[in-house]
Amino acid sequence: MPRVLSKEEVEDFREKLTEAATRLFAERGQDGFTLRELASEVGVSPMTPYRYFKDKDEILAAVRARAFDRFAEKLENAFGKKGTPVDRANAAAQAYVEFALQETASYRLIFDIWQPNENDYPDLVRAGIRARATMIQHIPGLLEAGVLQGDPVLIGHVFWSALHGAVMLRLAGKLSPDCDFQKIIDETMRALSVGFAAGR
Amino acid sequence: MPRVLSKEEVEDFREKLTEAATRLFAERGQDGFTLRELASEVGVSPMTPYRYFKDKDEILAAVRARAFDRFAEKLENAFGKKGTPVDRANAAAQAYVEFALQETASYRLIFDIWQPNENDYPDLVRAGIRARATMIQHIPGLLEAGVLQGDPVLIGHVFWSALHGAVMLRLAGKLSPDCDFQKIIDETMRALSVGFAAGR
DNA sequence: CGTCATAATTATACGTTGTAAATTTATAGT
DNA sequence: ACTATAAATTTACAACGTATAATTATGACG
Repeated sequence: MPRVLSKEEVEDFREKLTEAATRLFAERGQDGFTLRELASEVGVSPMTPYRYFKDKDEILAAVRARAFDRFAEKLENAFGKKGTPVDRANAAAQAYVEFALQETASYRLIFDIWQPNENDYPDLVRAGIRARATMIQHIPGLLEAGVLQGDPVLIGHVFWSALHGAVMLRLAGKLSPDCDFQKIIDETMRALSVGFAAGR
Repeated sequence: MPRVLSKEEVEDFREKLTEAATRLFAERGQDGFTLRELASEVGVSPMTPYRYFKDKDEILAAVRARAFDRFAEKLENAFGKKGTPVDRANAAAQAYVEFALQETASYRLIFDIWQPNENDYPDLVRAGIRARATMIQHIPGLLEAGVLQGDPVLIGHVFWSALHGAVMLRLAGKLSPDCDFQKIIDETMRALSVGFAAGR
């Protein structure tokens, strides 16, 4: 009987391909990223990836899931540092912005790509839920510390979307040249903190 | 001598093509939008548009400029209504969200597409500057009315990016299912207003 | 008017893409 | 060693953007 790929071999190849795809996608951008170049990059013929992935979309989903996870890790690390709840929340916010600016391609993969059938990719769904939880997790500490008050899920989403909006406009080059990006971030965080402050 | 297209005829055709492209882009999405279908839609051969536009990118730029302008118009209309500065600012914010949700394709064209050489298209640059000014214009009224205090350009960008972030996450389907979108918008506006309130 | 130079348009063709189908290669069980 | 068949590659195709070649149509002039 012929050689049969073990579960492990399949997983290894998927891993290798996803890694190369992540790099290629960052280099070439959404449009310039082709299966043919990806295949040659890992040293196989253009059709070989089809043994391991259904199509290009599924490869993209794997790349996205991986990006989600790296993002969540970075935020969890920042949040895991010692300090007051406020310090830790600030560290998480800073890590968020850093990731977006330094790993722009991955950030876009995470939040700015609309795959028609996202729910068909379980890994992607899982990674997405994890990343969202990560972004909300630092709020309860602020409530318990008596810094903020309100619904933590709602507050988390407000902070998150404000951060996301500033980052996206920055990445799209839409901000006015005479308006400093970091100042927008700082003032957004300050104003929202005042708006949700406890005891008013 | 042969027939020569008048300035007006050229402009008419460009207009017609841009209009059809806007519709097609909304129907088919970024990837599904093809020059060949666009050409057949307006009843010419696939190469005819090249007489009027350099390439696909230039057509896309025209579509974007048009979307910018419609967006700015909608906001200016809302802001032009009678009422207190606060009323007018709220009307503008509401119009913003409405446009994003109802004309999603255009909204994405405006704020979520990264053309490598945007500055090569003067119409696009002009429309972009106009739209940005439109989004900032309602802030000075709030300062003069003694509602807010601070740098109007900075405040404008903070409100704008917060709104943009919530809208983008909503459009990308990234918000938690148990967090109402309108509530996020309302709380964002409320909290930011408190954070920038005059007299504190 | 008929002819002709030439702008406008269309037809053809090429290189590239994702991927379906056909073909080849390599290996485990007899 | 032989063979059934999984894996991999080769070939092939339709669709894309668009360069180039061919065609069509028109307005000035003899």
